Amino acid sequence: MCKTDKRDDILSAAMELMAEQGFHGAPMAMIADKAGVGAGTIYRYFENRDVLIRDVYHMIYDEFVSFLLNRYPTDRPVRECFFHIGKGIIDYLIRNPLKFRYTEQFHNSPYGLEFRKLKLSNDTGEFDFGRDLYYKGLKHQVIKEIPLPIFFDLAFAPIFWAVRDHHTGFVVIDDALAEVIVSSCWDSIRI
Amino acid sequence: MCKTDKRDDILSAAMELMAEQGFHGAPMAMIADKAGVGAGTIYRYFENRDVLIRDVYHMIYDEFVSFLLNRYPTDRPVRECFFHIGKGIIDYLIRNPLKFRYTEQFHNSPYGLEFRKLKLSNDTGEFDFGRDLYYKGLKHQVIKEIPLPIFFDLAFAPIFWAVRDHHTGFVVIDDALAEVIVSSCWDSIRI
Amino acid sequence: MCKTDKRDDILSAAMELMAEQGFHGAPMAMIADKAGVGAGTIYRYFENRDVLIRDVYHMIYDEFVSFLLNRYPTDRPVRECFFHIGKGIIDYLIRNPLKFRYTEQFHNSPYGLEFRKLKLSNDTGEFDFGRDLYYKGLKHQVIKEIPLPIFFDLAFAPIFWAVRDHHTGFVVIDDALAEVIVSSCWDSIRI
Amino acid sequence: MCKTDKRDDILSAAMELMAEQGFHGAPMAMIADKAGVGAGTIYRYFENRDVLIRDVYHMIYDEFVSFLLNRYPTDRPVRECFFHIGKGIIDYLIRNPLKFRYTEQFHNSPYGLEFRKLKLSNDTGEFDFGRDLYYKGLKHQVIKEIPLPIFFDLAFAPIFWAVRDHHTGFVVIDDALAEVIVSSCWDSIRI
DNA sequence: AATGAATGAGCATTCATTCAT
DNA sequence: CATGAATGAATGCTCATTCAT
Repeated sequence: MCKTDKRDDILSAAMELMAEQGFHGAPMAMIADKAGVGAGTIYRYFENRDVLIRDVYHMIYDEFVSFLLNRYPTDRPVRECFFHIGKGIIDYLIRNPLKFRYTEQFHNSPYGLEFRKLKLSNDTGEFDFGRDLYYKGLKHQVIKEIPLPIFFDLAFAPIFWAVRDHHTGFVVIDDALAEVIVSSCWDSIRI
Repeated sequence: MCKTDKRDDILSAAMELMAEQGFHGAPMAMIADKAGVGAGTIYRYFENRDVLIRDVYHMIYDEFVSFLLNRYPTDRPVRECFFHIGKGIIDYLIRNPLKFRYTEQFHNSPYGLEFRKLKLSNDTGEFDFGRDLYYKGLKHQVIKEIPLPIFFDLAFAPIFWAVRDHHTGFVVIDDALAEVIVSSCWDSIRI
Repeated sequence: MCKTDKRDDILSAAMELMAEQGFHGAPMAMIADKAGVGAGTIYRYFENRDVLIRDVYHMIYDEFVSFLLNRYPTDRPVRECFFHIGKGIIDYLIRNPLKFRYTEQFHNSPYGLEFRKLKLSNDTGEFDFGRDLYYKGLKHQVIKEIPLPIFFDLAFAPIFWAVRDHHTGFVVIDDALAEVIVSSCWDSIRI
Repeated sequence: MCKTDKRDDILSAAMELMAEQGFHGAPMAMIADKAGVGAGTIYRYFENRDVLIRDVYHMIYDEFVSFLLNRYPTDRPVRECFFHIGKGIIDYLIRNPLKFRYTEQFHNSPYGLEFRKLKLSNDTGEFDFGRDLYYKGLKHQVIKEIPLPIFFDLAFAPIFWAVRDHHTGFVVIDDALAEVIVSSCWDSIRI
């Protein structure tokens, strides 16, 4: 009934359609239809298509991060923190295939590049588990001395690719395999 | 001036424009212009836009694989083979930013999904360095017992992400760092 | 705070926005905003956009005519009456650029055509300084024997064009120049 | 058959529709229809709608000026030159009602303002009958000492308004009346 | 074979108007 | 009475594809 309802309907419809059909395959009219609103209504909540696309991403991103930080074992050893995050990523993305597809597309588009640059330049001071793991790991001399972005790539790239393989049907990631994957990533960054 | 010349001109023009501007930013007319041919001519060599996009990918893919297999040390230990491939990937993709951008876009699009599914079902029997490393590694008990796709993800995902970071300007990958990256990937798959 | 207040607010807002941005550049929502009322409220006072546009014109027109007839020297010679009107037009339109712009736009649009046709057919019998000057002038044989509309064109067209040039910045009309212009118009109609 | 044909068809269709319905009442699709071409075709000849509108004006303007300068009696007295122009304007605009309506709309729009400013600043050195009359008239001391724009307004504004009245049906301008009108305009500018 | 002008379906966006509150 | 969120028809423009030359 409230404003937020309709906005959320639009965000969800956009996310699902764009995840399934790609950014190109989801015209505004189709999104409006799926959201059960008039085409013009979208523009009450989002200035234009680009803003909508970015806002869908931020919705997913916020939910994702908040899921990962839930019960984050800040005070435990880095290794344990890393396993929490790694397995959390797999867990979340396997249970949310559309959100996974959406973010993959987003990252690999002009929007994604812009987002990364923004993140790099604007250090907002918010808690960032990537940096947290990196700096703690360095301090306690449990991870290799490599640049932060490379740390990130080694630690998480295989996880995302593995989830993609899961959704494509190449493998089935169960708990055991998830453990192996995260553990292997750990092997690549630990000293 | 033979048929093949024109075909190659079109492939190159399409690759460059799409890498620079994205798939959306490269209309057929612009590609034709850059290739120095008429718009209609493209359709003599490629059934439609989708076919062109896929053929550009195959062109890049074939050249890439052939580069990697050049001087591939088949008879040497798996570790050495892996380093040859890993460092080859970094070397090639850093020297060919447009081809890298093109493939990244391709992989992250409906085309990429389709391509992967095709590869899964059609086992063409051609030599495949991924499978070669995997099966040899298993046979000699130097790599972990994990499914082939996961092996692939652990071995190569960080490398592609690192190259992306290089092109984005987040890090500079020199020979030393390349060595570290490939070595870390090896750490994640070796027993 | 009575009904009329709001109606006037809407008329003023519409006049200003349309004068500044053109008819096209002033959507109903913007007018409502500027008038400090809800978008729907406009439709309580004006059946639709066309009616609003016409009513704004009538508001300006009435005020304009009433200004011109203030101290109109009915009993003095035609020449004096003409100078009163001519200089009044210049005076009023130079001090009210927005109203000038609005009427110019109005006259030069389907609305203007319709308005003129209406005026032609509906002779309302109200006092009309144009007719007054014309018939008195004819009676006293001080103006040429020409059709009324042509009299009107000769007498006033240059004045309106000159005011436009003033607002565009092509000339600056001061009192002396105003005198020259009106005097020249008189030259064109007098015997 | 040649390129120009289609371009001209589009110009004519646009001119007629916009003259009859106003700029707003002539969508690109309607223009394309009337011109007997596809909607997209318009954009091969005109970058966008604004350019089309301006180009239609220039087409009319060039033809109009060329008509007026045909048999222009350069070597004869200013008065004779003025009568040639004045009567030419009436003649041309009465025989071309759509072109008249189009130019009236154009002049009274942002396009028209832009055009006037351009003309004022860019003195292209081309022959301009307005300036010719003005400077010759001043030199021979047959016209009043007034600014050029005011000269223009006095000389031509009534003519355009009269033509408008003719097309609206307020008066019928025959040769005799045309003579009277031009003669009266002359009265307003001559010494 | 090669061309490139022509096509028209498709899309993002705007805005006059309505109507539930 | 007043509101302003919602609507959806309308429009300018793009671009993959065709086809006459």
